[in-house]
Amino acid sequence: MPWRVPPADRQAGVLPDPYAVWMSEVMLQQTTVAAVRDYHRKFMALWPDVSALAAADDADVMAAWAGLGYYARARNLLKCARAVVADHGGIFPDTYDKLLTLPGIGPYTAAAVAAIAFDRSETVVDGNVERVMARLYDVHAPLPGAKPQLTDLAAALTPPERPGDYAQAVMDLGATICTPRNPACGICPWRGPCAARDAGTAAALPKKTPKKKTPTRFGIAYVARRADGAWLLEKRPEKGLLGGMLGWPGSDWSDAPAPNPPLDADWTSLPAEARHTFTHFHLRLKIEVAFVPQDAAAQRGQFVPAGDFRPAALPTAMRKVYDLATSALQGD
DNA sequence: AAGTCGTGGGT
DNA sequence: TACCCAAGACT
Repeated sequence: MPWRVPPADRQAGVLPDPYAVWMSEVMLQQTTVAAVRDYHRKFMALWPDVSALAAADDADVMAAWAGLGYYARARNLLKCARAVVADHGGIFPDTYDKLLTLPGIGPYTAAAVAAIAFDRSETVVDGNVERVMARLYDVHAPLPGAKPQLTDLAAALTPPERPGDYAQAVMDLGATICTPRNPACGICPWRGPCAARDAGTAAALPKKTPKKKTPTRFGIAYVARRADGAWLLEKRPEKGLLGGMLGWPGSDWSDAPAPNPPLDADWTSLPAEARHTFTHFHLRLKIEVAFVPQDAAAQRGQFVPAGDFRPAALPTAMRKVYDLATSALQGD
């Protein structure tokens, strides 16, 4: 990870930029390192420090975050940067308790920033640590109920020396050796004390309460293109699914969506539909397309000139609609 | 305090 | 295909 300071340098007293650490930890929430790497690089280039980010336009930040998911993180990223500038003189607070008060920073991220950026002895508890503790102590109680117990075990094990290295090491252990499937117990530095390895239960831990299957919702998306090439788009409400992101005007998403075109036009249904899976439901979007005259008046949304429109600024579900619509409009 | 909130990769 | 999973936070 390019934002990480190697252990040798850390032992020599070099600590990473708290802003870069905070940025990485927010991006890494429920997100893989592989997916984060390019976004972290892009954000650090666009906004090199917290003051620059605090001064950024909301729309630019949301567009830059497009594709990474969990868009509340981007909204809170901006809120947090502005709070650091307004309430902390542009300097990141260096304690768990103060970090915890900031938007988008919860127990994990507060502990991670305090430990990694400030070498404070705080206990990070992410999915990796939960798994490592469940195995090390052979805990069979299922998550998420077992989280408090696993947190206590992790806290009791946290050493006072090199807190930042330790925090990252436990997570690295979970990410590379104590993996969800096929844990590499044979090369694990903790194979000696590991109770689950001794009991032969490592691969079956941690247990999790079963989740119900994801339902399917349906909807209609309207892609209108004006004579000058402009696209009719709409900024979604700040709260809720894809909050604050750009999208196509559409129907509700439900079992039986009600048609809701943003303007009167000669709509044509596309044969293909956009399919996308969110965390808790599948979505199947029918697509209606129309060419409209230059003086068309939209009841919802606003026309974005072709030169200003970047499909990469759309969340993935909306980009899938765009891809299908353009291939149809251009006849390939 | 259970539900909500994305996406891409692995199996 | 259909699930699982990822350095969680917010309501």
